[in-house]
Amino acid sequence: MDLFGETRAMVVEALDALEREGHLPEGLDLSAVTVEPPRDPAHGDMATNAAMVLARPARMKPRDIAALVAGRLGADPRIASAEVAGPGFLNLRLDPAVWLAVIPKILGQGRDFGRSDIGAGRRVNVEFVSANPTGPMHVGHMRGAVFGDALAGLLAFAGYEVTREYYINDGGGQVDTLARSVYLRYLEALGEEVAFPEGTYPGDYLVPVGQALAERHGRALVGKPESEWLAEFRDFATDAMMATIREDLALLGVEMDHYFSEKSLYGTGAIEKALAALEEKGLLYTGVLEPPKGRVPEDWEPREQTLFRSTAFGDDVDRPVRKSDGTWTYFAPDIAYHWDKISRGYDELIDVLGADHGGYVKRLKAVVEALSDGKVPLDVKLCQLVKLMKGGQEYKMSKRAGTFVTLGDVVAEVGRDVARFVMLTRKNDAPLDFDFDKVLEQSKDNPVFYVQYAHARANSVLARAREAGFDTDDGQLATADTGHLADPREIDLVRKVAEWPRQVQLAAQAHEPHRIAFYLNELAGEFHSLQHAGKLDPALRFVREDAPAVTRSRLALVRATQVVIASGLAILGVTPAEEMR
RNA sequence: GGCCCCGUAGCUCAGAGGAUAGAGCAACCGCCUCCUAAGCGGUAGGUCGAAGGUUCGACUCCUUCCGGGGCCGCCA
Repeated sequence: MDLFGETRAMVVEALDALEREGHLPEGLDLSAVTVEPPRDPAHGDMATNAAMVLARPARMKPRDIAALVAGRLGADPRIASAEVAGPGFLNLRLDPAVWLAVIPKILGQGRDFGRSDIGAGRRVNVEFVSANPTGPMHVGHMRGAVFGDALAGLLAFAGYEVTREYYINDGGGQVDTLARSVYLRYLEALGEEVAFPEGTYPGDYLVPVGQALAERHGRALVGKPESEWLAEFRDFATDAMMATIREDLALLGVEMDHYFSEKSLYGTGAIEKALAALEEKGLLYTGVLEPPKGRVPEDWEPREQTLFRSTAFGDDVDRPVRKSDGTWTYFAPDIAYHWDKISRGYDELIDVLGADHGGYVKRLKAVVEALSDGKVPLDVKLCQLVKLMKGGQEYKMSKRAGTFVTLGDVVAEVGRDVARFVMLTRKNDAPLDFDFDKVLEQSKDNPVFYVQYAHARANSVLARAREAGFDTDDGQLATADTGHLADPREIDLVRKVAEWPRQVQLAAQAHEPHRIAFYLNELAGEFHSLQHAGKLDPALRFVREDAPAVTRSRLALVRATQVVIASGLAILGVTPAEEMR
């Protein structure tokens, strides 16, 4: 448990005691009691809202309750002071030794410091990327890939058992289109004149695929009907595309635990079984939908289809699962896929999708709620668009025209670590500007650099200390007397590193890995600030050969900071910089 | 027309119902004989889009409206 959790436990203990002794009515609901850092540090280390939350149910004045709790907590040696403030806040100051104890703890636990058990081993499936296997990945996919991977890493660190999963959309019409596009490349490889009609994929990346098929078949398939080549070309091309996608993911350092093929749902009874489960719950029916509101498609006419009663779960209209010609809609395999995930025993599901899938969220949630009887929560995280900028200009992309910036291009240009970190400097539901010039800039304006610099600078300090004859081994530093850390700026940094476990919890609970990136930026700021204080006042320098005991305690703090930065970067999938060049 | 996301300092954005709303950039003023100035400190900058509501308390939750973006199909 982290310090905030421990302190909350102390508050709850005090409240329980007050109940037992009759100062407070019994049976109060304490779930709303929080212990948090106050916004204004002048108010103390931590503040609890206990008195205000309990005032009404206890029918007492908030400040009176606060005073009672203060009286109890004040007696605890871990609490330096407990003051009633404002409308009924209870401001707490911890004994400095309590804060300082976090340093040897970090040095002892290393990167495991901050690991949480809030996940309690619950199994969570994070599905992300799931780019159509019709071409290489572009920057839009990259955001989803990084976000999903970082979220998975975060949840694993918070005690969940995480599966990273990719859903291969290899069952629908778009892979037929892919096959036809590849057929054109096949003809082209044999010297035929070809044109790419509307609706085919003209990208160059299919050229080698066509060539490979030309080598395999020669002219045998020229002029032959689709029935003779479509299935083979489709499989060959999707395999080729998936191979490039896996390479792209590897470039980013993303490793999937499981690839799930949409195609595997067809002809195996999987879709039928999932729909039967819905049928059993009375959630399927045959009916006719209202025409869409607003702009009605030209060719719209009422037709009878099989519909899922998603309106029973808050969706706006019921959704078709089977077309009027009897074939499945895209939604049908999606139902089966989520049914499969539920059947595999996951306690929670997360889908990471592009913002253009916003209209799909309600029906997905509806179907998971229906199939799991409300037992498996599904969180859908939508990643907004990435706007690429270079030289003050925006890169325009068009998949249709085959003009897009691939993930590979971006990683080649800025590197994996920069690409990943930058993708996490915005929350997922806010649009992101990716400016090639800015992300490579070595300045405070660039959070990637700023955080990496702090890590590298810590390295530099430790190296210098070794030159001066200090032992910087973690085990040695853990024995340092942290009581020498007394300057307010040093204590600020101690407090910041001590916040790490709490940040992990908050980020994991919110499914928001960007919070880690922001925290690291703040932590780096505290560190740079303290480092600079040593420039103005030599007495504050980390390494002071005239004061070995002080130096050892400071080195312990420096190393603890470095460990937390490395730990945070590891969650985000970013390699800490050992030195800046 | 309906649904989703967004609206916070000049700009880019943080802000799990808490106290006097924060950071970076830009502006202005300072700080290198000194562990990386690739940095640090300070000043200035705000009716948190608007109006209601919920409550001890609202940037945060609810309703309506305004503005920006996205989505809408028997597509995937």
